[in-house]
Amino acid sequence: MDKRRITINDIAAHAGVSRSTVSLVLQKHPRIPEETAEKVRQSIAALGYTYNRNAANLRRRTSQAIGLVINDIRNPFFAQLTSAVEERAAEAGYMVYLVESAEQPARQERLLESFIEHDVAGLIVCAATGTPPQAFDRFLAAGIPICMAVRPYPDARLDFAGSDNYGGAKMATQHLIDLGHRRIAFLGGERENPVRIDRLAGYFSGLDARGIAFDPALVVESRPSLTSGVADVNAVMRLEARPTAMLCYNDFVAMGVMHALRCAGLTPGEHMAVVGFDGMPETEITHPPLSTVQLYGRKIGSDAAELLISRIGDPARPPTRRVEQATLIVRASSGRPLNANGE
Amino acid sequence: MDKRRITINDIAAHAGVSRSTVSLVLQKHPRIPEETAEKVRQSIAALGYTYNRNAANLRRRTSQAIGLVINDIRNPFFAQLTSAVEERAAEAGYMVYLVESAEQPARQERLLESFIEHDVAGLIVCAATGTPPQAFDRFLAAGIPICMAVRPYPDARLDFAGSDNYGGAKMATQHLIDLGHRRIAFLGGERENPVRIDRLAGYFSGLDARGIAFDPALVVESRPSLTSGVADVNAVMRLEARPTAMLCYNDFVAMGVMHALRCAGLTPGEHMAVVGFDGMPETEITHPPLSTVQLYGRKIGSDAAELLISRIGDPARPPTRRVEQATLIVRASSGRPLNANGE
DNA sequence: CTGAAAGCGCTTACAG
DNA sequence: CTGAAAGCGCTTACAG
Repeated sequence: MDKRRITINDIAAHAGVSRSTVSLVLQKHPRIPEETAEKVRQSIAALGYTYNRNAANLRRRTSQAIGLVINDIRNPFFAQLTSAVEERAAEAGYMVYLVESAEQPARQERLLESFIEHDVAGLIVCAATGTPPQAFDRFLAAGIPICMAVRPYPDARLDFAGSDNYGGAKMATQHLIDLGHRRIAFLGGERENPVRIDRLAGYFSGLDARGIAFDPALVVESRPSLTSGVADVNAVMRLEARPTAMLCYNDFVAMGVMHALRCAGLTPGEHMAVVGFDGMPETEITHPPLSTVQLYGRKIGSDAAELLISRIGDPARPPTRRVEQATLIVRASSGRPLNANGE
Repeated sequence: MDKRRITINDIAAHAGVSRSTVSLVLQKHPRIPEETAEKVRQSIAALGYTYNRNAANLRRRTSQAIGLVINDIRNPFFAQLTSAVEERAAEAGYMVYLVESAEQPARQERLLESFIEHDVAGLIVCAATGTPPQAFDRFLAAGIPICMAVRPYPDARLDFAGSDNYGGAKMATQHLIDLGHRRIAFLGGERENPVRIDRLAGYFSGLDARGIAFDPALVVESRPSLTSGVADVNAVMRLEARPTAMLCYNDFVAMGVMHALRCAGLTPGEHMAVVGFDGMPETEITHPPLSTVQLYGRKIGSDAAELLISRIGDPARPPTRRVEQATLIVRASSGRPLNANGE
């Protein structure tokens, strides 16, 4: 088991050339005559040699690994982003270290430290809610490029790739208003989450543009999980003046909300309009199908990977922000209010 | 940007000690007096030094990285597994390289090669369907430990962590039979997928144990996606003798199946019993809630990580198989057949 | 075109 | 207890 690894020295000896020559063959250097190269390649095959990229990286002072920090890989949106990052990175010859912050800044801090130790070429980070300012100063000081993704982060020196959460929420809100709704709740998400802050701002703006007063009782916070929808619905159905529509922080919350409505004997899309956020594939086949603000996780992932790779190649490039439009997908869950036309 | 990295040489110079001493302090070697150690630690803080683990690994001929190969991170089951692997690995001081095979053996092959180049300490692999025998011989020859996960793979030299797919499918089948069903379809999944083969075997065995003849017309293959359920349902509803129950390859298929049934005017759990597989969280809040065979992705992930880490420590340990029991969760989607009691 | 030599940032016997 | 030296597997000027 503990056999010595085959190195270029072994190849050199076997092929009867020097170490340098082997190295140049590996790099497909044009100066090496085909005959020599072929001899070397045969030795490589014969001995079962594999290149040690870490050793090369150490010598070259480069790295072929990038780090990706997300909160929760089980969220399909982040899963899509991860998948796209991995794909683009592989195309460019990078491997990706995946790491979950679980929304804990202290844990994220440790993970960042270990990325430096492992000498990553760059980082894509969806910052945990509560990440302190200057959290990335060490990387900037060390010249390690960072691209922030998904979660807006107030540091103008950093590249960013994300979605137009504000515009998406505003669109969804106006859609509900145009349907005749006047009391529209905003359910779910945690208060300090910058993504929620943007969506909430879009919601406010959507109400405002149509001259509808904002009622704080209609905004409920919670952890954005499938099961939190129940509590969110209850909070808002207890009100004197109930809402007739619910804009949800994300699709998880919306699916939980639809379930809770049914448990209360209400049919989503009929007794209550429901709109989600993210565009998870499942929304297409819920009962009824869920209206949602479609985001593009894969696109954001590949945006982020591109920005990072381009910055690794050109550290002096000015910071870039890439914000993908959102699309409102209207399905059966968002119908007209009952009292508007007796539907 | 291109500043020289701070190294132990810088620390040594700053603290007025030798490189060796710094290295020993970093390793918390007991021989170093507290006074010296403190001086070194202060220099580390003052200069903003970060350990270069790659350099240390090269010298020590070890590695603190493990590779994880999965098919599709967007499948919640694999997302859970990944999350658990990452967590256990971090506890043991390893970083994880995540990579997707997209169910393509050739792509998987390239990824494996690049894991060797990046000098991983070990590998956890959910083998792509169609992975050839001996695909991992190079790793064994190089002494790089591998733990197979989820997908059974016929190589007795390798550790394995997975689920009891056979037992789970048998249990689900018998549950449907006990409810009074006699014509039970098995929908979805691709033919060569070893997980499907096990589940199908459990289905056969469940039928057989109750003396029910197997009808090949009731077994339909497809890519296991949300949308494939529609075609699966159609294939089987065209039959002269329709099924009264559907055991699905996984929850994605089952959710698609429920949607397709509704589109055809049938209510899942009433006109047709439906059972899924995997136990995705969403199954709890579908309408109706979906009966499913609960698997434990996190547990399998941590099993795999444990097996791998233990083998890295003891390469001679005999191969171990860890097979987690499955649990049948009965919900409203699996009711009695209509003709049995007019429900 | 090819080889000898220095060096990436670390560790680890080995002297002193 | 501390330092000088060799070496992990590679790359890259620099001679020849």
